[in-house]
Amino acid sequence: MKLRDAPSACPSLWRCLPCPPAELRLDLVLSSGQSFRWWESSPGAWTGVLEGRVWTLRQDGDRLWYTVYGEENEHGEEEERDGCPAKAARLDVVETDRILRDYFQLDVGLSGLYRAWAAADPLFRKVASDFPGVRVLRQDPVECLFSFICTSNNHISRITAMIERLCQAFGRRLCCLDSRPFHAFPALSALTGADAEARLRALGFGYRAKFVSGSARAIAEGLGTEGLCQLRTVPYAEARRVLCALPGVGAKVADCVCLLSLDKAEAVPVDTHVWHIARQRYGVALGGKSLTPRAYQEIGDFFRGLWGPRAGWAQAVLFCADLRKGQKPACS
DNA sequence: TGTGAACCTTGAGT
DNA sequence: AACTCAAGGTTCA
Repeated sequence: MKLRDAPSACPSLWRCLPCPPAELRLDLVLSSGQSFRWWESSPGAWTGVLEGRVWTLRQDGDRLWYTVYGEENEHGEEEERDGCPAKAARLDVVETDRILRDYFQLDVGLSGLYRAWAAADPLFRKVASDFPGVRVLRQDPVECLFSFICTSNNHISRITAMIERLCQAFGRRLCCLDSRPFHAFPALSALTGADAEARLRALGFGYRAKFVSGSARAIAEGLGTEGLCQLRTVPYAEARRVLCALPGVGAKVADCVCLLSLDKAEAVPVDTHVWHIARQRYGVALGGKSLTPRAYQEIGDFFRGLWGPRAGWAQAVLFCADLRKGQKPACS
């Protein structure tokens, strides 16, 4: 199959949702380390896997366009006519609209939140004007958990490559676009095998191989995939406690999973960047020189006090800005 | 409670 | 061409 860049070539294969840039900036959100599975397949077009399907997304003014690729036959063939697939899988547009609205949490009004954070925090106001439309994704808990276990003491470029290899090795193959294969994120059961750790080590996961297979086992033998998803309905503190009991999951990874997949908008992941920002720019006074559990808690509490119940969302804006400091976004 | 070291690998910086 | 060092941390003394 061929990648699709833009609606103009085959308009019938695309749909759009109303969505102004102040509510969502696709480029900022999909490349700021919340999810590691999106790729800018051509300028302005983002291709990735969501809910077991391959999508290409594109923003054009106040519209968010999307197209979904069907699964290929066993030969990977697809008939074409005038450059368009002859029989593209009929989209269930109600379902795909819903998936996208849910993933981007489009029912949450972001511009109002920006106004409130800016009113409470001059530093936020200064940064946010250059980084509008940064919102928190609502990701699948399994994908989010295992992705962020891989982030510890690691670089984003390597994390992305590791997760790609994880999906290739353990995930279901979905389709091939311009001869590039796409795979679903593996199910929990795919990571519980006796040889999982060794395979992950061979894929360059290092010491995280044990954490990934260990957490997969622990969940499979404990709360299960359903139980993990049920953490969406329990209080933040409880979800955090459950997650921290898993191997390779400390306070920071637990907060990432809480914020990015379990609906805990108040969770503020404190990584080295946020710790630095808290001390240097907000002057948060802390006793020790290292990020102790107590300091971690205090920084989170400080930002929750400053930004309110969606502090994690505001943190995502600052984190995105910090990640891109030096390069101003082209405001198209 | 708090501190320090080890942990896999990679890529950017001397 | 080596070599050091940090990278969205966690675990164990």
